[in-house]
Amino acid sequence: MDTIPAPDQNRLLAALPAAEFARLAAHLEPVQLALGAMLYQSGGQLAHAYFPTTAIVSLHYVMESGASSEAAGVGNEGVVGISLFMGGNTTPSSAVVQTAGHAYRLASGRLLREFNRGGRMQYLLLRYTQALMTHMAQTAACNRHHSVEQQLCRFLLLTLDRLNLRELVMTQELVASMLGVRREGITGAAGKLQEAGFIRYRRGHISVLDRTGLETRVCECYGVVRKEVDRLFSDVRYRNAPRAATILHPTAQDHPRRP
Amino acid sequence: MDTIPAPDQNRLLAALPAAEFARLAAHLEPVQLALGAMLYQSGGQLAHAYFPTTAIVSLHYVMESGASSEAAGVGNEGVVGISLFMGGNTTPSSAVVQTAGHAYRLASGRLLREFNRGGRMQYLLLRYTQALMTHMAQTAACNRHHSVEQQLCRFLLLTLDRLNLRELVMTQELVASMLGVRREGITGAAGKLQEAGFIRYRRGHISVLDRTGLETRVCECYGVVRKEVDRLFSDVRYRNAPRAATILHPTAQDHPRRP
DNA sequence: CCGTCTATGTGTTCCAGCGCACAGACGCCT
DNA sequence: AGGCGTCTGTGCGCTGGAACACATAGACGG
Repeated sequence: MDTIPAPDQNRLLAALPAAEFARLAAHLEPVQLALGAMLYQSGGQLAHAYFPTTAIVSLHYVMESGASSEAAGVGNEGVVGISLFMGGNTTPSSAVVQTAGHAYRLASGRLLREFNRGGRMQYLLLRYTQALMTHMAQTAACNRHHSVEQQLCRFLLLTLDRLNLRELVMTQELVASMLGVRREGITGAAGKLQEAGFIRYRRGHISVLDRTGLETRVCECYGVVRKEVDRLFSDVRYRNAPRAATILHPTAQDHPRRP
Repeated sequence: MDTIPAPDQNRLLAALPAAEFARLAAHLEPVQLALGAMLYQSGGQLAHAYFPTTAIVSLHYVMESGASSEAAGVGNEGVVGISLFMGGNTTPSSAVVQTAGHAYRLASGRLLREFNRGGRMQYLLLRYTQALMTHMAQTAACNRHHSVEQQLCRFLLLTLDRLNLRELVMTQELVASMLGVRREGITGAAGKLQEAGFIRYRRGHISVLDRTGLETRVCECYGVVRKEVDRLFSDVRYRNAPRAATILHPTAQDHPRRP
């Protein structure tokens, strides 16, 4: 954990042609994101965009009542701060670090300038935004129609896809706030998954023992989001052969629940 | 209802500078959208974008189970078919006409070309997409945390804002499918609102008698979405003075629930 | 090695919303 | 006018998840 992951660990950055990447490379500033840190506050101004490599950031909506839920997560497949180039450089969501790790940040002006050049970066950012919208919309529907257990599975699988680790570091409390449910609800759902032998829980650490098991319990929403991200990167060529660890996942090739 | 509303009734089109509008005007094709018509099917290709004037279109997500819910609605403040310029010209949502009326459609190629010119149209479309995302995310959170009654109020108010009519034409069944709840749930919530004297229901027609009454019951989500749309248009100049009926609303100036 | 803090496991009560079933009622069509 | 189909109002029982209240047990710092 001491070495800083290369920018290529972020799939968007990795997908840039050499010329475009070269323009930005000098201005990409590695930052370490601590669990729970807030990158943006609702309504705040955006000074930087963040390209996560090993961190995961959650776009969070907080209600007046204090209740909150995640609209979408951003990992190494994306960028935090799309409002920068979408116009009106404030965001109504807040961005909270859900999994500690590394990211590269880029001053808002630089990103905006690159975006306005209209090259590959613009294409990728727009395409990514599109995928993010799908993610949000699917989350909305999932909130409405699916059980806490299903949502927990979705959450775990999506996190796994981005981290490629077997063990996640997060408390039930945190997961609950992401999914917008009570902590006890997570305890219950996690208990069932543990009974089934799919995961093992210990005080802030979740070990996934049986990924395919989770896939049998998850709702379709996972597949939809997954597919959309795959589609995003389906036609890109990477400057360097991407690291297998970051790009390939055992079940990533297609919708995992179709036999 | 026989006359076709002018393109200016769509606020995006109205906000275009004369030169840009002129380029498109000849290609804007007025279409009548019938209640329940499906403009896009999930996964389908997009041949046209639609700029509603008096119609309202709902972006709908349908789950495998058949359950569905609206991610966001599009009225005269927006455009249906953002996937066209966001890349990957298919959409994972389906677009269903929620309120019958008129719209102008534009062949996908034309829109894309105009978008890529990078002028005002590009700015507006991106800005609008941003507002739409906020709408979706807020809907997601609202689904999770607020009661059916509150959501019904939100839905009614948002629809009113776009239509500027006192009477809406829609069955409880339809509303239920939009909000992703049971029809009986709507019956109950609508009953309460009727008791309070805010609305009157009769077989497919909802008359809003007391708009401010609804505003006392609605959750904050309405205000957030509302504000974001206002922000979208806050810095535009209209080619022609916009029709008061379309642009001004009694409570539109700020968050309606702040005293 | 101990104390304390924080995360997790449980249990109980309560309610909103779901599913289902059916009755009335309004509007439309012939 | 009469008949019919669709919309709407209601009444169940059921269940998932919320709110609240504790008991316990890892983890971590001294």
